[in-house]
Amino acid sequence: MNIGQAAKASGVSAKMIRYYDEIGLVRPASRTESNYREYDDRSLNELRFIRRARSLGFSMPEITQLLSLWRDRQRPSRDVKAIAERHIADLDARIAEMQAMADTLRHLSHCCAGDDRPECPILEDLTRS
Amino acid sequence: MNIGQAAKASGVSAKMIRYYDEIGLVRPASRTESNYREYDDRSLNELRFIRRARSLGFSMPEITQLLSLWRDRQRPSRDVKAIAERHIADLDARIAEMQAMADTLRHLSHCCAGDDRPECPILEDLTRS
DNA sequence: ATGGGGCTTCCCATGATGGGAGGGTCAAGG
DNA sequence: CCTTGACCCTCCCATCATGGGAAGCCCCAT
Repeated sequence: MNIGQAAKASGVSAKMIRYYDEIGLVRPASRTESNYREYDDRSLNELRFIRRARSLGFSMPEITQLLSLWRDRQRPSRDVKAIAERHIADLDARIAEMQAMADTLRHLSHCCAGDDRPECPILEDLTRS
Repeated sequence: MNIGQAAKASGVSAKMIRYYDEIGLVRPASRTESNYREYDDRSLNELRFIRRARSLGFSMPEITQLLSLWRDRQRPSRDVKAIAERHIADLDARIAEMQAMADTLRHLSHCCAGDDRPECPILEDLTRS
């Protein structure tokens, strides 16, 4: 399977597949005589794994760890769960931060007439704090 | 006022002040004979404005717009409110996305024993989807 | 006058991703 | 058999906001 077909089948762009190859996230792809990368079902599963993990917001270092646990049939599920919980905490923190921003803005926006006049509590807030 | 003092007084690092200068976000700072940037109260207010806007999650292009409205005493508050509302919608979308990630992970993590055994619903999910 | 700290510019790195140039390869159809 | 178009390869560049650091100039206090 060529990189283009692997990209289509895995949902990971060819660019990113080469990048994952370069940084050693996936096992280096075998090459044809003419230096084309070739992929099999096992590679595809790795790529899909990565895509799914990315879509859950895991960072590349976290995915590196997850992949190595995934490959290890003896892994304790404890280790996987620890990574997941850490990531959940991270997400929650970022959500809380953005929620606070949105709430503040909603309040300010609510107080702003939003018409032709120049008075604006939003700008006033940005000025003062 | 030197850049270091302006940094301390505004809460924006000297590095970032130079950067805002370079990209034209703030008016170019006047210079002393020996080419040191100098800042007055008006500059400080701009820097504080930017810092506050950043802390509410506004992007640099949005801040550019906000600054120009802020400088224009004739601005219609409608324009400011429009920017704020767009940003709120953006925040809400990102929050929803991260919330979905966190919820999925919470479910998977809840189903994972987290002990010595290798069985792990988290890895299974990453494998299948 | 000298030393330490602050200022200047310039370069580099981040993380994940895409764009594009220049050049080799493969397969299908004339 | 040759051409053509669609692949593939590597290498370089850009993003966005931020920080680190080097080399060199400047200012103030001792």
